[in-house]
Amino acid sequence: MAKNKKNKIIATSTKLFAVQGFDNTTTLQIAKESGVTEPLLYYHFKGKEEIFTDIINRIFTEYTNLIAALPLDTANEFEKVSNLFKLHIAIAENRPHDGRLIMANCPSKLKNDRHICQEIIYKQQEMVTSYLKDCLNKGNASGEFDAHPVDDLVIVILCLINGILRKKLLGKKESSSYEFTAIEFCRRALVPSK
Amino acid sequence: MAKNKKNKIIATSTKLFAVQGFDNTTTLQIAKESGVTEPLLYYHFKGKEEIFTDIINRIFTEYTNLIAALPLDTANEFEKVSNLFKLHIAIAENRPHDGRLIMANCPSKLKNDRHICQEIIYKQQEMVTSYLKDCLNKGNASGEFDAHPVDDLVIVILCLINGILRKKLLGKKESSSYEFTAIEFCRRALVPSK
Amino acid sequence: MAKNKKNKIIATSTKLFAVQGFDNTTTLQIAKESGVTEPLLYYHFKGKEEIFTDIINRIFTEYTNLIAALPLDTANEFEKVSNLFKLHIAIAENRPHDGRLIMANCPSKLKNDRHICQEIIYKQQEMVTSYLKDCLNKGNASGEFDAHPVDDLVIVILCLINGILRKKLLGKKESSSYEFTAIEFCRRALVPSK
Amino acid sequence: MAKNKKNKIIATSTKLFAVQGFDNTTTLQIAKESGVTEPLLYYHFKGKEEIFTDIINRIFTEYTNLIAALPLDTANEFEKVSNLFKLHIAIAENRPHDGRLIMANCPSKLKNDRHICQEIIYKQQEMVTSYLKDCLNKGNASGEFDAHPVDDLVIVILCLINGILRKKLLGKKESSSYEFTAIEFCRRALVPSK
DNA sequence: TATGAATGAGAATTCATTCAT
DNA sequence: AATGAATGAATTCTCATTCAT
Repeated sequence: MAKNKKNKIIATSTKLFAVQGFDNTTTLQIAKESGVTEPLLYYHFKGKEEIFTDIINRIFTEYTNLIAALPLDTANEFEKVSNLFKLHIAIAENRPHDGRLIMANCPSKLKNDRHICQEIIYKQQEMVTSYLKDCLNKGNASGEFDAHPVDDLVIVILCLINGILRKKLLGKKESSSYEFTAIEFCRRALVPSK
Repeated sequence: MAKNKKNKIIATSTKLFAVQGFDNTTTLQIAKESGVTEPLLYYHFKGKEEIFTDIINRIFTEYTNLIAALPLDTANEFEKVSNLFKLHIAIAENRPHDGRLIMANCPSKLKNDRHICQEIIYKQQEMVTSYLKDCLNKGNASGEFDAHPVDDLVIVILCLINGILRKKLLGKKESSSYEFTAIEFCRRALVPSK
Repeated sequence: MAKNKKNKIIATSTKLFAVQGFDNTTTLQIAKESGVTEPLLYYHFKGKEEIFTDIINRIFTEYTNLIAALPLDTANEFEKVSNLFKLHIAIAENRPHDGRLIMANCPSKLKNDRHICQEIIYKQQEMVTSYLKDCLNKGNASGEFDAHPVDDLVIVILCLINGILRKKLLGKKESSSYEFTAIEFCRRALVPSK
Repeated sequence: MAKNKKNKIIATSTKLFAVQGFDNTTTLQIAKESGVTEPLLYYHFKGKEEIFTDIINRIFTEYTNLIAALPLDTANEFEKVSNLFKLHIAIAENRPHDGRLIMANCPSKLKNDRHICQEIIYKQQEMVTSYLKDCLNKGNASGEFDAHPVDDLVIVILCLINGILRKKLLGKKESSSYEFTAIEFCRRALVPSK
């Protein structure tokens, strides 16, 4: 019973923060949609901000785990790039609220003071960046890629993934084969044609 | 004198909305930073929302003009694609606040009721999409591109531009040669190597 | 074990009420500093108010006992006055929290309805007043004092004791020989010089 | 009209803080009894605490002025002591709310951080102490008093004034000739009989 | 005895907006 | 064109207290 309600609060808040943003979501709304009273929010969390921080922490932990679980023994390096795209596409489809919160920047209210939120986002970016960099370097070395300059290309590819993710999350639902076109787009840019 | 104050209000609001978001900006803050009193805001505008709508209108009018002014008589079609990238890079550098507001989605408060804000964003997307589609089609026809499927690729390229723009606007200022790497990335994906 | 916890609650509450006041002390604070949970407070007491009333009762019972235990067979009447001073000085030194609660008036919340708190304070004042009045009367009769008008002087002396007690309890700790100067001050005012 | 409402707020708050204490007075109560709405409190003051601080400031300024205005060219030194008593008696009778706030200590909530409230009380005590010390010293020098030790006696007299003031303010209204008995009490303790 | 979970009532404060001038 | 004063409606959060176990 107990865990139930706390989990309900987290689920509701995740949805509301994702859809409406932090500033535009009220504690009363969270409480009502969770089927509890406001003070219970304050029994389980220190305040609205802590609810948010908790959620962000959970999401990024899960996200980090997903990245870490990507297979390293692929047939070729591009498959790793492709997997990174697919991972984000899957997030958009299976956990759109989490996805929106990954996309969104920290609410500006929380931006100061090296807020945990900022730190987490930074670390996660480091992680993905290093994953991709390693992969491009290996591909270059083996002749699979002709990817120069590596550092810039990493940024470009991440920007593309980011753009696709946003499109899926915020745009209207479309037929959506473009995600796979994006992967091909990428392949053609990286892999030299014979 | 009068116009002066109204313009100051608009400039201040643009900055604040861009930096803090709509929800997190108060009318008092706008008034104080504009050097006027709150009731004056209501003399010039119907309310906070109208200030926002006015700004969005102005920004998208300017944006539309910029798109419309792109040269149509380029040496080849890819130059048009390249120009579209450069246009957005220039916005990020010269008018970052406007850029942020172009990027940001409507504050969720304003999302209902077919708010003007939504309409404007929709129209602008149509415009850029059609510009790019036309360009890809022509490139395909002339053999300059090998771009298929066109509709999806248009989306992909716009996602990339979008991603780059966000990076420039929201990320830390970096050495930033990646923007041009993005253009090359795109060229390699579109133009078949001989 | 049980008594232990109840006593801990009482001790903690006494300290907190004395230092912070009734209104500014929360039941959660009492519980935490007592090392128990809030519902236990309600197991042992009917509510916050009853904790307070219990404490006041205990303090005034002890106080009353102290007054009643003052020796009646002194060498002279002034010694009794002096003893009354010393008693209060001792309370301030040995049981400052109790002292503060004796000094403080009932929290205004509890002032209505002929709250027990008011009654107790009233009775205790009667007691001290009558002790002192008796003593002055006897001193006057024997020629030891030249104390007129007795009723007013009783009030004056009690005001002085009260003032001294407050000073000791609320002021910064000072060298504090003034308490004995106060007794001498009183002697000179009461006992005619030959 | 404007000043009117602000003054009403101040007057109401003074009364409520004096009668009920800071903690036990709500902003809603202040607003209602002032005939205004709560937000107006926040238009005129930064918050509940600032209302309190403002009042304390005003009261102590007035109090300080009264002390400073005491005549220095009296027939003898005891008249100065007597005047100090009378001044406080007058405050208790004419401005009981102010008197209560002078008596009361800072609400414990405001006790930290060298709150202005603490500073003010400290300064005012310095002032009265030095007034009285000077007066006792002069009286000793001229042979009018036989007051030793001066520093302690100053404290004792202030404690007596304090005690009398509290009695008048907090006790039930009594016939009250005891205030003048207090002055005589003091004279007999200070002035040696021939 | 003892507690984790829960709540009704209310507290201080903020905000977009309006009114009278 | 401009403002000082004022407010209705919310918002975040706290508190004493109770319930189920």
